Formats: sequence, structure tokens, C-alpha cells
Amino acid sequence: MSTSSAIASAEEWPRTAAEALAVQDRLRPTVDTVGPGPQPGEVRRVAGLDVAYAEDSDELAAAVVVLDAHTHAVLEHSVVHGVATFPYVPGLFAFREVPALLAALERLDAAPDLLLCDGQGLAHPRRFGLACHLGVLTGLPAIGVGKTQFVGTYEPLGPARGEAADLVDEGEVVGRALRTRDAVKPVFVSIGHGVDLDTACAHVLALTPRYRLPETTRQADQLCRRALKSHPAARS
DNA sequence: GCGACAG
DNA sequence: ATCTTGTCGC
Repeated sequence: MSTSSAIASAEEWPRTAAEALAVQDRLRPTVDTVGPGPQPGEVRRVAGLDVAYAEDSDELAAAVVVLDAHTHAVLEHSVVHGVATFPYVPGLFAFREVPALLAALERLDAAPDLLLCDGQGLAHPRRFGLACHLGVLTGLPAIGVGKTQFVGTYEPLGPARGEAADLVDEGEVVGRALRTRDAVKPVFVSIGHGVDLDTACAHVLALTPRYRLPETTRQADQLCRRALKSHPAARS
């Protein structure tokens, strides 16, 4: 992704919760919730994104791992070290991770065809979670895959891989609880940008051949935590 | 009013 | 998010 960080610098990054809320309100209308977006089989470069944090400092490492959508082989990856500049606040989570993740994306040789984010998309109090934020700022199709539920309720789902139930919040379907492995807790899939929910779930299942989480997410998770350990906190 | 709350 | 080894089970 050789092009512009112009999008990110086009506006000042918020420092307060009030400013962050304003940014979400302004960007929310720009989310493409229709899609349908690229189907599995129509994409080649699928990216997994994740961030790891140090326990005794504000150091962090953001990673992006691009996999071949079919073989799941690693095509490319990038890691960026940084500092957490925004506190963790449920609902404003993206403001903590997006800067570092965008920097990591900029370091790639070529833009991914799809983004799998470690967190929610529309399944968010104001319908603008991390996956929506990353999708809108990059213009790339994005999917949110949360390990835990954030908003909404859902009916019990069957025990087999592939079983799913809509996540409903305030009367609207904001995502889906999707079982990716038999008898294992479901993951929470939601639209990030430019992909519809069915397509998003199809991608998640296609990228989850063995474990509970998509290979993209697992690879990115491992990469950023290894990077955080091996690369000592260079502080004074 | 109280608690819960993506990572 | 992070602290954390082995272990029981498919």
C-alpha cells in the first residue's frame, strides 16, 4: 500500500472521548453496509490485523499478515511498534488501535483485497466499531470478528461448525454469532465496510479450517506479540 | 441508581 | 489487552 496516509492525516486524531464520538458520528454515514463485496474465491490477498500491548508500559505492536485466501500461505506481513495514545474505552476502542494498524498497512507492498479485524464492526453501540473505522479509512472491504459479544442478543445456536444466529440490538441485526468449530464458543461476525453479513460469514468460515479464530487473526496475533517480546521497549 | 462494557 | 503449564479429550 504505497499510497497516502492522507486519509489519516486529513483530520486531527481525537484526544478526548467527546472528539472521538464526534468523529464516529461523522464517519458512520460513510460505511457501506450493502456490499455484497467480494466472495470467497474472488479474493486472493486477505489480511488479518491485530495489536499487542506491553504490560508495564504504553508500548504496543501492530501487525498485518496477508494470506492467500485459498492456501492460507503467508504472502506478506508487516509490524509496527508504537505507543498507545488513547485509553481503552468500550465503544472507542478503535481510537487506540487504528493509528498503528494504518501504519502497518502502509508498509505493505500491495493493498489487501479484504481486511479481517480483531473486534466488532456494526455490532457496536453507535454502529461504528473498529472494522468499520478501518474499512472507511482505507476504502477496503472489511469484516469484524470479535471473540466476545459486545452488544445485542442472539438465540441459542446449534453445536456444529457453521451454525449461526443473528445478533440483534435495538431491533436491528447488527451481526451474527457464528460457530467456527464444533462445540466451541462462537465468534461474533459483523459488517465492517463494503461486505454484507452473509458474505462476511462465508469468508470467516473459509478462513477457519482448524481453530476457533480465522487463520488471518491467529497469524497477526502471533506476529505482534512475538514482535513486542523480541523488540525491547526503547524508552528512557 | 447500578452494573456491564470489543481489545 | 495481560498474568500462564500442563493436561484432559476429540
